[in-house]
Amino acid sequence: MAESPDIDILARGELFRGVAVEVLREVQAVSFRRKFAAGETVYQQEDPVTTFYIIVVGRVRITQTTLDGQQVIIRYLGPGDVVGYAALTGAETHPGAATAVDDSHLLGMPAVTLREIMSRNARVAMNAVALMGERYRDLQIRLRELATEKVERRIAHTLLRLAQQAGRRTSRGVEIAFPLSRQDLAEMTGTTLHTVSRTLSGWEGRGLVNSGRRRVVIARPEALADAVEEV
Amino acid sequence: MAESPDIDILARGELFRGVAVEVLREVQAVSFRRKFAAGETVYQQEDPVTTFYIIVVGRVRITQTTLDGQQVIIRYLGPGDVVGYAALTGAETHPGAATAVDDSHLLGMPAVTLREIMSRNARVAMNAVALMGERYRDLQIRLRELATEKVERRIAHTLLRLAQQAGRRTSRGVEIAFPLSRQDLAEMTGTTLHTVSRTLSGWEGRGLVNSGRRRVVIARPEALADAVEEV
DNA sequence: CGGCATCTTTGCGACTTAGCAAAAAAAACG
DNA sequence: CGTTTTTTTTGCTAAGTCGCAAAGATGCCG
Repeated sequence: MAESPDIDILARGELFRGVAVEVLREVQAVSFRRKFAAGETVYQQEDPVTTFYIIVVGRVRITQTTLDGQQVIIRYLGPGDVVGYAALTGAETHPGAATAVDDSHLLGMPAVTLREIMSRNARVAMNAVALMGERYRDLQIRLRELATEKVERRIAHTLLRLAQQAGRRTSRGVEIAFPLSRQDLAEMTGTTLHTVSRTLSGWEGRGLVNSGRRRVVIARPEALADAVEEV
Repeated sequence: MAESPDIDILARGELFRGVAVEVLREVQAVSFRRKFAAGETVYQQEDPVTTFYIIVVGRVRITQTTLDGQQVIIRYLGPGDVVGYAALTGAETHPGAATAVDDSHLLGMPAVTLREIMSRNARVAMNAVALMGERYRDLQIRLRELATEKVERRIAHTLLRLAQQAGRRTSRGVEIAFPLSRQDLAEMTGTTLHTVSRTLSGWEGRGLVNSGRRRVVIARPEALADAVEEV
């Protein structure tokens, strides 16, 4: 199974799951590793799509910025995740920006090569469709939350979701495993950092969370879920 | 080119664009037509995915409902559009519900057959990826709007978008070509029918729109765009 | 053609949340 | 180790929307 670390990573990611080893070797042959320091940009919004990445280690944030500078965080990506889905769909430019939020290693390859491999290997293309479907579904849910829920509830759901996808169990509870400021949470939930701060302070007082500078620990996830459930 | 009306429709849709005629014939052989009256349900949220549809004529609304009954309109689909993308991705159940908003004709086929055709024809799979990418991008934009813009602006942008995708030029301006109530607009923009009503009334007074019962005509689209642009 | 169901409008009060401002806390830097 | 920068907290005020209620249109159906 383990031919090389990179092939292993590819085989475990959602895009190359179940794909023949020869294809993986081909992919590996055209791919390269690249490091990004925390805060470094992988690509900017509207950049032409040249390269496609898979995260080996680290964490990447996808954002979208409006003309007047307001930012929205579309999602966070972690190990095994695809960065730059536009390379899959054949779009000309990146609809959002990608930034490393931790020191990260990405596996990159030319977008055209990937497309070419997809067109020759239906399984890869099918995986790509499934991948896009999952992301679409996630966005649908977030859209619904944003449209129907009040701020407190949105923040709670966002935290619980982050805990699920990037949570680290500690003695104090589940810690979100990457730096996450009040501003970041605000940009994920469509509110302001002030409101996020007030909300977290409230929960802190009730012993539900345990947060600090760019760090959030959910002390009792179930209790937090309950707290926002009861009308 | 025009072998049969159905093949023509398939060839023009985004999913089967550029696909060999033999494949289209194959698709057509397993597909069937089905009528839906205005208001009729195509599938419910959480229904198992059995059938995949393409709209021939008419209009379909995709919604998502929360446990407590609140609804969000994810999007409207028109002729040529794919209904039930879950059949493409291989999901077990439909993440949203689909309802005809006008009397509609859909072309249906078994989901498994479609998947099988996709796995044999990379071009179809590639088209599916592109299609999902476009929808994902649309949702990103709506998410950003919902997170950063005030209600009036969201309503305006939503109307302008609907006008683009389902607008009919008339002497009075661009008319949204399907029944659209205040409640519907509210469910698309994350607000209440009251606020939508007030907003439209305001625009009505300024001669920007011309709306009635389940009907909206944008008298001067550019003026409406400008009106919400100026801070 | 009248009655009924549905959709829309509008007023008013309440409440959530934004926005501004300033201080406090925490980390980074030289 | 003191200074600077970044992030967080909190108070206060104002504004935007919601939510409720009731009346007014509109179109459908028998």
